[in-house]
Amino acid sequence: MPELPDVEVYRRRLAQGGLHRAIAKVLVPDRTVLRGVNGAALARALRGRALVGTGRRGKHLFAETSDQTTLVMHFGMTGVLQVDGQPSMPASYVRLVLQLADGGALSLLDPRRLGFVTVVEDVAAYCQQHDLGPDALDLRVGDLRALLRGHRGGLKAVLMDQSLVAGIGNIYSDEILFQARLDPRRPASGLDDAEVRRLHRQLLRVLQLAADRGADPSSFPMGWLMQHRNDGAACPRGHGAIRKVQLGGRGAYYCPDCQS
DNA sequence: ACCTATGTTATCGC
DNA sequence: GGCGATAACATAGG
Repeated sequence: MPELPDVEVYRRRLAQGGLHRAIAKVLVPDRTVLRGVNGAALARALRGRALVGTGRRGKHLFAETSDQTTLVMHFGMTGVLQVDGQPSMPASYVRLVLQLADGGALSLLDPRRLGFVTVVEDVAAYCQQHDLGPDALDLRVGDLRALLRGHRGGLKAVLMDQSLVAGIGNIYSDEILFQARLDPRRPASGLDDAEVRRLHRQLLRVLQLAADRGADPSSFPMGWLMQHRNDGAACPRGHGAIRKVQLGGRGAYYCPDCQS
């Protein structure tokens, strides 16, 4: 479920329970998880060290090692970071395991294998090379106003463009636009100032609240679109029916009555 | 068999 | 170059 709130949950999980524990062994059952690093280099960077700090930019999770290098993780569409415990998925979905000297483990599980890991020396350079925009939770209203002004594309496409704002994907872009009562196809540059402020407030509120509730949709407030993403479902505001349209190859859900 | 699915990247056409 | 649409990657489930 990895959009910004999910990855933030993983970051907190790692920060709370995964740091300052020596890495005894690095297992890579499936090499396709490696991106721009081979298994030997990954093991060399991690074995005998510990993770000592965490960071996140959009959907990328960073774990700094005790040797100044940084483990980069991306979770694709189905990746999960697990700290200790029994694997929550079949063993065939395990893509990376850091076995810890104390007997625990950090694992990346990912059925669809669209996630990846790598190791970098310079996180800022990595973000620049991969054209990652500012993290969505760091966006100030002026930043949002400026980036909207420069783009005639639809609001949903702009929110999901990781080079403009990092962290928002298909599900949360729908939720943010639903909460802000804005049509996903509205040209970004066409918003008036009140609409920009509304979008900014809801963008932060949705992502922050989702992360604080463990990115678990069943814990989200009633009135959120999240559990009503079905064509024809009743709008949680009671105004009409949710419609599904195709935007950029993805299903976009919105309420034509509430969102304009 | 067909369609859909939380992500990213490349390519085509306007 | 911007922008939308499409396919590809890989896998599971309806």
